[in-house]
Amino acid sequence: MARIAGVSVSTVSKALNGNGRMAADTRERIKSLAAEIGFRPNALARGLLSNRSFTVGLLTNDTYGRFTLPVMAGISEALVDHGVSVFLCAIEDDPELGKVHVDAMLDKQVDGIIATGKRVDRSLPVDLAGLPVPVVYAFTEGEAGSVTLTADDRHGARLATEWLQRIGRKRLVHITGPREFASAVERAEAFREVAGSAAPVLHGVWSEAWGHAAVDRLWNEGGGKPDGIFCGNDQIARGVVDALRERGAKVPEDVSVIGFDNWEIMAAQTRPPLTTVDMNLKELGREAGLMVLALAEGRTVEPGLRKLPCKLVIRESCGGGDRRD
Amino acid sequence: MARIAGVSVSTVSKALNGNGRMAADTRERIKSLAAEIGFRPNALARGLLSNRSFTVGLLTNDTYGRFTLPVMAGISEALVDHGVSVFLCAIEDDPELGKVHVDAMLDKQVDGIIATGKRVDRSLPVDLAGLPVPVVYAFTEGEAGSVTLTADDRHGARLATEWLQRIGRKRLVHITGPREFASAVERAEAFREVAGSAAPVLHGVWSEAWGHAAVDRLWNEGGGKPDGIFCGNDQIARGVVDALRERGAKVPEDVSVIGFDNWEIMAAQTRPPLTTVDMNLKELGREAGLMVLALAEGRTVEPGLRKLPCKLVIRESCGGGDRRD
DNA sequence: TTGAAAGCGGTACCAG
DNA sequence: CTGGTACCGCTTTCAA
Repeated sequence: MARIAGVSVSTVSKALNGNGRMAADTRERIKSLAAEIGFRPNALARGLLSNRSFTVGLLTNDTYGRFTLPVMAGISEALVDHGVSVFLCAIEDDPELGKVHVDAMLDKQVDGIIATGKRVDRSLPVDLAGLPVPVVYAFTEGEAGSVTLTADDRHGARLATEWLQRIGRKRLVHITGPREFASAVERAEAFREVAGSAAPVLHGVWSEAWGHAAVDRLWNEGGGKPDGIFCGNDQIARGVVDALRERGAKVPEDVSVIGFDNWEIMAAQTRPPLTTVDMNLKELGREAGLMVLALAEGRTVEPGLRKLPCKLVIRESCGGGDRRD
Repeated sequence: MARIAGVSVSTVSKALNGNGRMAADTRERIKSLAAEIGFRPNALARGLLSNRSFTVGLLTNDTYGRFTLPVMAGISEALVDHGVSVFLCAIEDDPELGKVHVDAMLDKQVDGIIATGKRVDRSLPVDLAGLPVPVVYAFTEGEAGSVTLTADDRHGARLATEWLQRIGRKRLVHITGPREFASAVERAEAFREVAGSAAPVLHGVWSEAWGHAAVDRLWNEGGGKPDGIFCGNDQIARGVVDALRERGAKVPEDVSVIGFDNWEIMAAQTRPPLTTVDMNLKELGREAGLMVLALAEGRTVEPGLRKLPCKLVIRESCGGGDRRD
């Protein structure tokens, strides 16, 4: 304790926290002394008093996923500036485990909880309603009246489709994931709003293989071939590009392809590199972090689902790269 | 507080913690009462006394990576059983940020720190030596005399190469990443120990494009074509498989290909799905978690670099799948 | 302007 | 076997 080094006892507290009034030089002396001996107040003790632990819990059921990771990074980044640390809790899809983790977080007096997942239309296998701390949902479904953040799928789809039109593509199709995914449905709807209600939408699974198969189907069934393909994710896009190349169709000369996710390692390594929609996940995480923080500090946050805009990342699979917006 | 509900004050503590001797029925009564009203002791207060926060910090500079995530999951999984929570700290490659996070963790009285990265031969941009808490390194370099865990690259490479031989491949080559990576070098050495010192090793970058280019080089330069290719990671393997197909060489009939990492989403989606080396990262994380825990509890752990064995995951890119070991 | 004292929510020791 | 009391490290109120 700095008391030994200094001359006083609790004055140190006031000095370091800039509280009560006191001689400026005393304060300075104590401050520099503290810095010198590297004094750091015990956050536990402090938390005991203030009932704030400067800690939030992060619950995720997405262990290997490309969604949660950027979201987590954003959260961590946003909160570290406020002296808040993040508890990482990987709960897989195990309700038991979820409960254990939530209890542990509660014991540790977290100021709030952020729940993240891999689908907006599924909730975590653990009930977070009625907890004594605020909860924010990011990329997973929360109970009615909760604060939820997600990417604006419609916006992303519109961005992609409009871009295809802008660079002169006329015959557009959309190849995407299962109808069971709300995001697949929303993207498809937005696609049709822009491309016309007759524009074909092919639902399948979220895989490269499906992208490949969809192209086969399109090319085999006769009829006008598309010159612009908007894919539901980067993996499908990759399958599409590969299939196109195998059939001798040139990308982007003959056909433009757009992906979704901007999953760097996939999008950038495809030949040619994919133009794709980026969901700003890190930003989403940052917002989520700031929101729990606000809630924890008693500020109020408007409940409901907030959709954050996407952005288009231009690479080479569309051509038209010179015509940036 | 349960005191109001019960009849006593500090007896509750003993009852709940199973400490000092007391009437069994009193204990039971208090316990059931506590369960009933959902009493949970405040971990902060408890930590203040015991000097243990039941918390460890996890430092990582790998935000999007496929290595850290499974490692993290393993850590979290191993520690939750011991009531220990994990602070997630994404520090990118920013020393400032690293210091901020480490200070925050120290303030919060973490019982220990786990550092993870993406390369065994690079250390995090923050100095963890001489900290007042134990540190364990996983998949990143620690200072001399530290406790470090990593995958056994040689073992993995041996596994792959021996498998190629076992299924009858004679002319083996190894296509891998840059010489600057210790793991690339170790794998290459192990490959040559098994395949013979004359077996060709091609160093490049860790990308699909390089895998592709390497095959072009091999097939263009004349001379005997390999019938077994061991790749330094799954991305290279994927490039190799694609290039092979474009040249009309059949995988696995004509050429067997093995990858490294078992990065599911890549390995399983390649056509054909990749046989590949799995580094048991989750297990590695689990071990790391258990080790800091041991250290935190005062048990001693033998310092030095511990290499965990790999395992071969058989899919279809090699053939010989019937001949499991 | 500074210091003494009371607690925050627990645990541990020791006298009843 | 149980309850009182001191104390963990810090903040805050209040008196000196």
